[in-house]
Amino acid sequence: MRRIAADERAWLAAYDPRAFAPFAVTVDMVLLTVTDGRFSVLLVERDTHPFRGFIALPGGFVEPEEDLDDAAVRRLEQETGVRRSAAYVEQLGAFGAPDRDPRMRVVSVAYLVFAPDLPAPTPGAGARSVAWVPVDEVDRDRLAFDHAHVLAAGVERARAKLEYTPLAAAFCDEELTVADLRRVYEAVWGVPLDPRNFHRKVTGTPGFLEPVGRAAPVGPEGGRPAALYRRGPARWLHPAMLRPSR
Amino acid sequence: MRRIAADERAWLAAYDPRAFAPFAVTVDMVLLTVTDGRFSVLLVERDTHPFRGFIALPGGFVEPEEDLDDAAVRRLEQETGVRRSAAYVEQLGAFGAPDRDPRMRVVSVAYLVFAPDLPAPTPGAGARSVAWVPVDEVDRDRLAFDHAHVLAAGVERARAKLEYTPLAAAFCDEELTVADLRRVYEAVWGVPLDPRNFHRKVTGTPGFLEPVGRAAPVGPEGGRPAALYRRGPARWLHPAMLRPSR
DNA sequence: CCCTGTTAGCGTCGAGCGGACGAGAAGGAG
DNA sequence: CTCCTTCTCGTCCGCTCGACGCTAACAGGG
Repeated sequence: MRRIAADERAWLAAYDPRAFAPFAVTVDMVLLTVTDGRFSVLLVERDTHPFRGFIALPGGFVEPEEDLDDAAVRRLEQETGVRRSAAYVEQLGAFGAPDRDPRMRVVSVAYLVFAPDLPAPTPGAGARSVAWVPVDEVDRDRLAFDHAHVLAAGVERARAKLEYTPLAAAFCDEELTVADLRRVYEAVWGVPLDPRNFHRKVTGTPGFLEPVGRAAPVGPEGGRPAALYRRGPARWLHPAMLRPSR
Repeated sequence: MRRIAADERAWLAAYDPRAFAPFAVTVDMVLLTVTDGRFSVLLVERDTHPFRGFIALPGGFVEPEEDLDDAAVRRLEQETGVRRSAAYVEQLGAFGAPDRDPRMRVVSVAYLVFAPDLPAPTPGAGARSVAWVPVDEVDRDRLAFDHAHVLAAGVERARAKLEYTPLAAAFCDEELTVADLRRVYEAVWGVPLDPRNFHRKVTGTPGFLEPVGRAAPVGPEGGRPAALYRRGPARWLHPAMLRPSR
């Protein structure tokens, strides 16, 4: 930390914090997963005002001495039981239209979370119910605040991230097969992919997947057992995965 | 706007806004340009506490009834004279570590701006001087607040944006040549590019550039006059420009 | 045991893109 | 005109990707 000179210390002691306009700051989570082959988002039904009866992204107020990222991870663990180590978390952006909350001026910092397939958690305080909802079935008119806008930004960012990062694996368990990964891409992008070309591409991209050396149990439909992999060290894909048909 | 039911209206009337922790909200601008072949950022030298004598990104407080984007554009026009229509503006993200400002709890929403080559503006209120500084010559230890962190995020985002969007043209004048655009890529990425392959790539990507039909005046070093183009309608590049050597 | 149905994984072919680079076009200076 | 510059087009080659054939490795049924 920098050293603060005596004249600045005196200036700070005399500073009146009432000079600034007070804002409330919240975090909202766009928590995404792939469950049952559907690209889905976690939504809660609000049981308190404002927007009682509407559906919303999970979130809440930031504590006075809490870092933004810490507030997001705390909400994530409290409301959904997802541990930080089991998911990928990044900031999506700040949303602060003056009329976004009828109570007062609020700036919401939205976070994007990729989680593996999990059971829907139990509702927390202020929520009537919690559920995974496929993103293309969300009723935008029933979303509280500006959450339709936040959700759209999160979904778009997620689709783009799969192209140039290995984050699709964040939607899978620690040990995964190439087919698991392919089903993530198909669900998020909404397009079918050729299993043979996908296999060649993924196994040929350095740092994407690392073989475990064992095979996955055979699925309910039979077929040859698939090799198991875990996430590799790469943070960016070179070359990128390409969305078809454009 | 949604209709607010009577019970919610009553609840709102009884709501005490002192229940939330007050934050100050600021905007900070990572204003980038390419001047004299150098990838540079606009920095001010602070003349007021806190961090008096340090260098900082231009920015300031958000007004109580002001949208975040509007606050950023207002600061841009006030402090630098850059008009919104002449530049590209996007939100970079929120930065809100509890100790980032010694006065009080502040969340800063950073904005990334790409501007064409402009003369350095005159210093505004609270600034001793304003200057374009090449990004690889910035003295990180002299940067105020967490601006070293914000600047690094902006520079990294800008380098990535040039790959998959046509935003390099936002660093050029309205009418530009292929060589102008190439010099932007070379300055931002810090690598030399083959002029012939670059020309083929850029003119072959639909929607990137549209020919004006005229030629630019010959530069100081002579050579064949270059055709003039203006920005095309594309928002994404397909296929993307690729950074070499990786 | 063999046959069938399933998924996993490898190989092959051709179109297209990108890096390396040659060569002409179009200007200015001497 | 010669020589320099930069701009622009064209060629060659290797690599990648889409399309798709084929084999490998399981389960289950007769």
